[in-house]
Amino acid sequence: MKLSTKGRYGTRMLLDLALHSGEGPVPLKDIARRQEISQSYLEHLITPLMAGGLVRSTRGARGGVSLLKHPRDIKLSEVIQLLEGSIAPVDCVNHPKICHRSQLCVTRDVWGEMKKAINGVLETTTLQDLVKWQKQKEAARRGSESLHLREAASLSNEGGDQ
Amino acid sequence: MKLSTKGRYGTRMLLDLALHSGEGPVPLKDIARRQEISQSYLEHLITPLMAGGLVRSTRGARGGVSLLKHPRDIKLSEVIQLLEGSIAPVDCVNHPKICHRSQLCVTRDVWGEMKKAINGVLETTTLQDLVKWQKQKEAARRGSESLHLREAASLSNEGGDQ
DNA sequence: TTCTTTGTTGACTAAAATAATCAACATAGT
DNA sequence: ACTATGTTGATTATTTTAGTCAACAAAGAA
Repeated sequence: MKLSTKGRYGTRMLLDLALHSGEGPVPLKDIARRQEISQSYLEHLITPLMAGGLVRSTRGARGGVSLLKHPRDIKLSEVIQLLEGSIAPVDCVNHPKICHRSQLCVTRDVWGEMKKAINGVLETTTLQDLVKWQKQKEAARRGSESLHLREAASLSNEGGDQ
Repeated sequence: MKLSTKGRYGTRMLLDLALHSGEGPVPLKDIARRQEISQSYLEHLITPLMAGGLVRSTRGARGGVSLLKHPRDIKLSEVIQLLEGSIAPVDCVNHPKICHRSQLCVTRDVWGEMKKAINGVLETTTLQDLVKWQKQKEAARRGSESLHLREAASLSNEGGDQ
C-alpha cells in the first residue's frame, strides 16, 4: 500500500509549479533543483500530466512548463489518477468481472470502503490548499527563526503551532 | 497504491477461519481449497499471523490452524499491519527523519491524512463484521435462488438477514 | 512402533514493477 | 547558426511480488 514516486514526485512538481506560476513557464531544470528530483525522471512524469490537460509545455529558450488550470481547480484525486491510475486498493473494486468471487466476496466490500476513504481525502484537497499550507509553513518557520535570532525578544503573538 | 496478495489472501484466510471456528483446527489445505489459494503460499502467510498472536497451529493428524481471539476482537487494521506492515502511503509519514524535507513538506501532510482515512476504515472493521456480512450475502443469495427456483411460491418468512 | 497427516522453514525462482539513466531528436528563442 | 529547452524511446539495475519446492518436525492413528 505505498504510493510510488510517480505520484509523490508528480504532486511535488505540480506544487512547485503552482508556487511559481505567474512567472512564465517554469523549466524542468529549476523544479528538479528545488525539489531534489532528477530532471530525467521529471521528464517522464510530465507526460501524463500534459495528456491529462493539467499542464502545457513550451520549448526553446525561456520555455518550460505552465499550469493550465487554476490551482484551486486541480484536485489531488485528479493528479493521482493520472500518475498512478486508480487508487482502488485492489482491481476487483473497479472491475468485478476479473474475479468470479466478486459477488460473494465481503473482503472486496471492505477494500471498496478503503477506496472511498482515500478518495475522500484526495477529492477535497486541491493544489491551492497545498500552496496555502506551504506558505503558512514557511511563514511560521521564518517567524520562529527570527524569534530565535532575536533571543525571544517578542514572543507574544506567534500562533500557528498549537 | 495496491494491497498485495499478502494482505488480501491473509484476510480471506482469517475470514475463512472465523467462518469455521468451533469445528476444531482448520487445515490449511481446506482453506486453500475453499479460497482458491495455493496451500504453499498460505503456509507463508500464516507465519506472521502466528507471530502476531492471532492464530495458533496444531501439527499432526486432525491438526490445523485455530483463531486465538474472538473475531469481534480482531480488527482489520491489526491484520493488515501484520501482513503488509504500516498502511502509511509513504514511509516519511511514520519516520520523518528519513527525509530532510519532512518538516516543510506539505505533500507529506496530505499522505498523513490519507493514512488516517485508511486507518479509520480498518480500525472500525472487525473479523466479526466480515463474518456477519458474509452470512448475510449467502442468505440473500439462497433466498433469491430458491425464489427463482420455486417461482416465488412463498417469500414471506425467509428471515436470517440483518 | 511405524505410518500418515499436518505444519515449519528456508532456498530458490520467474515475472513484473519501480526508478531511474542516456541519447537522439524536435522546436523555439536569441 | 546557436543554444536552451522539451520529447521520446531504448535500456538498465534493483526491488518487490508471488509464488514453488523440498527437507524437516511434530503429533495422532494404526
